Amino acid sequence: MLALSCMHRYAMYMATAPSSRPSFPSGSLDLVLLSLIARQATHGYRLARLVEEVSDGRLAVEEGSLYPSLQRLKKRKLVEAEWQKQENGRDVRIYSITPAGKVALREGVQEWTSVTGAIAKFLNTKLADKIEGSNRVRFA
Amino acid sequence: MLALSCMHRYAMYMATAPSSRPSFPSGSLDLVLLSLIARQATHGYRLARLVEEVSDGRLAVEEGSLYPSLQRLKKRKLVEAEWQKQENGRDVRIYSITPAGKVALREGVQEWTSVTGAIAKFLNTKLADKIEGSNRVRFA
DNA sequence: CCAGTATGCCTAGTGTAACTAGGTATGCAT
DNA sequence: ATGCATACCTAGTTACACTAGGCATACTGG
Repeated sequence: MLALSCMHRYAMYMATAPSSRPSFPSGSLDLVLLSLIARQATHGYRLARLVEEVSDGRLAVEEGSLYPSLQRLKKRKLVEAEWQKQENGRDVRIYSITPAGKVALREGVQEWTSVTGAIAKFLNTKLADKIEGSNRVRFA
Repeated sequence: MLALSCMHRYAMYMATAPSSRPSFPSGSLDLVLLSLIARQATHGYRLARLVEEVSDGRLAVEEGSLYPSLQRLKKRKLVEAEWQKQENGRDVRIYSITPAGKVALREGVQEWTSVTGAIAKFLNTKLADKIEGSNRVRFA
């Protein structure tokens, strides 16, 4: 097992007591993994470790999410997979980014940034007052 | 209909040609709606309009997402719903936030900010070099 | 007056993605 | 040799944003 039991969905955090670490908003995992692979070709298990390290333990990928995600990236030709023998003799599957993957990464990051930026605008209470004030007349 | 046909999933944007506006990352819609309701009690259709206005058209909620989301919030006692007659004579369902909703909103925003912040760390290419450099030895 | 459009609420069904909960196998340390 | 970390995988579950409708009322133009 990779991580502790890991309740997901922000809605759940909103509804019940949170337990352990949150997970990825749907759709972001592929992008995060692709960005890690873009930095350095590596294997699945190591990617899971990197996610935890880089996020300072704030994020965790379950293996049941990890490998399907890598398969999606491979199917979409954004990464290539190749079996390689490690120094210790173990066979691992190394994923490396393709040219198409680099393009997709750039576009995906831009898209993600735009959307989360827009969402942040809603969640920013500073802006809330401003909007409420200026729009009050227009409310039904 | 609320909006144009609206392909979703960032993965789709990564895989195929994007068409029209993206939608909410799974799990964020409840939070956004709750934040809007917290500003001002209002009705569903108006919330959909606000989402488009506040996001400058970058986001759109389909009605098939909107009303189920409001039902979830209501079921979780984060909002209350009440039928009211408008000036024009139409009956609309006004949603207002509950005390529990305010708490959940605060927690949810914090959680969302933390997670998207962590994800941004991965997608930030500036940091990429730093991490790759310092971890190079540790790579298998 | 009547048609069309905007407003307003709703549900059933679909697809996808992150999960749970397993299984399998190897290398290494005790 | 026994356990633990490493390493990969899949089947099934669940949640949610969507498509694609339905239904009803107010307003506006011809």
